[in-house]
Amino acid sequence: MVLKQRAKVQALPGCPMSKCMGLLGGLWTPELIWALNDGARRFSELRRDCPFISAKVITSRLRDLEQRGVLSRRVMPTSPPTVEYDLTPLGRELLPAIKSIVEVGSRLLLRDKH
Amino acid sequence: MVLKQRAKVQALPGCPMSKCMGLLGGLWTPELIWALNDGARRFSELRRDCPFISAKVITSRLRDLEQRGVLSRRVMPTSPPTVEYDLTPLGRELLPAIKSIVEVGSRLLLRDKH
DNA sequence: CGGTATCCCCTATGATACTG
DNA sequence: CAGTATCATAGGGGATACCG
Repeated sequence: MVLKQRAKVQALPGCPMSKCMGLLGGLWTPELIWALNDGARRFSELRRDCPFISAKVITSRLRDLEQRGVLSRRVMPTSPPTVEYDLTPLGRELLPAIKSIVEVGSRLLLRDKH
Repeated sequence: MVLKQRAKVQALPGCPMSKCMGLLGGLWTPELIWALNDGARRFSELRRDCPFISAKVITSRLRDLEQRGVLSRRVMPTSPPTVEYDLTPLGRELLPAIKSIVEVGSRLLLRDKH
């Protein structure tokens, strides 16, 4: 029998949706990116903006997004330490899609009420 | 690139993004909805359109989306059986957001090449 | 044709506690 | 302030076989 080498979920190369969803992967990722809509934020600010996301997950997503080139991380040599996260141009390209998601969500919520 | 598994979205009632992402939940869900963009499709057509999604997952997502009111399932009394899936008005509301995702993805792919 | 049934892995997320 | 470490878990997803 063949050892099951579990195939990882691969994005189809050249598939637009995979390309974008790869960046938005993770349950809270869009929320985090959205929180950077108005400019750079510090870690504690993000925690306050997204109190429903645990610190661990925030860190994890931020690291991931940093590596994918979606956002940048700047450590300032202060005491206590200050760290700022900001969207890169690539990250900013994702905003229209996220905005669309928020807008649709809003309309759906309105519909629910009526 | 490895796509992330998406965790289940249920938290935060009343939050637009959760509302929308709840419907788009599931790694392959947007692809499926997108496949219904041009009208009703049969199960086997969806399988052909999305050969990278296993039958199990297609079924699972379709059932889920049906229950959430995103799409409808129509069984025709033929032999062999014929089943048609189609977007509901609610499902059609999601298309702009998905379109946005596709568009961003396309632009990102173009960028990669240059 | 349009699915189920099984089995099993994997990863994202949570909760809690701790640190330079 | 800005994280790590550790332990635990649900459920998504893959592969394969089988069914009315």
